[in-house]
Amino acid sequence: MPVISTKLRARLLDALAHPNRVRILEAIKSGYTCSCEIAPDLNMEQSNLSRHMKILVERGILIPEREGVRINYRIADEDIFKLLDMAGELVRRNAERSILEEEAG
Amino acid sequence: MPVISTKLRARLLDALAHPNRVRILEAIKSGYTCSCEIAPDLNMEQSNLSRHMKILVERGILIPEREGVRINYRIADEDIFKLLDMAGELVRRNAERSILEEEAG
DNA sequence: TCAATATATGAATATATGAGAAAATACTCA
DNA sequence: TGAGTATTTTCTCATATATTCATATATTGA
Repeated sequence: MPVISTKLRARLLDALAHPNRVRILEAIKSGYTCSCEIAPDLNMEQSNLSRHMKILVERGILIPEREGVRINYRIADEDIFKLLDMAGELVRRNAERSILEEEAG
Repeated sequence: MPVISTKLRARLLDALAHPNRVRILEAIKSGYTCSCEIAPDLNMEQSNLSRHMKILVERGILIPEREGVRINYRIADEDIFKLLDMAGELVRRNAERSILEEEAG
């Protein structure tokens, strides 16, 4: 199995390392397919959303498919959600640890 | 099960979103415990390494434990490596997709 | 072709991050 | 306590990123 460079992995993670981009992926998970739907839902400027979308596409996380004037985005690899879930799980456990440490002094 | 905020998840991912921090975690995985060993191994400035270590500690990924002059760092939650592995896997699959697309035209 | 809608981009600004150098701090041991 | 080592902090510069506004581009259908 080839080793994936730290640079490429960091680049993927970096694509996810912004609250708005996590929100965008969740919006898509919940059924939205085009940024014309996502922008009002997330209350983001269209231009700003467009730039975040570009990043997600560039890094291979989303695949754009034009349908008339709109562009539908689909998840390139559904396992990206496993990664996001895992991040949530790690945050949760970390919070628990912090609480335990506080109690222990 | 409580929902973990996009912000916190992005913050965790952001901690991993730098090649050097991925390298640091790999160095620790491979057995290094203190930054005095990691700095020369990764050929990083000590002060620079220190700041990256701080980020990893702040975000709950590493736990520092002083042992005399040195500070040993241990992984707070080994599942962080699952997340890193998954990132590698996603990058790998993405690369394969790109190649297939090229071939398909 | 023109209007309407969706998306992309250039420019400007604010903020964040990364890095190195030097100084400060913390610890151990003689 | 003083020397030596490990680590952190502070300062500063350069670069990267995020955001908004205004404008440009692309697509469809009348």
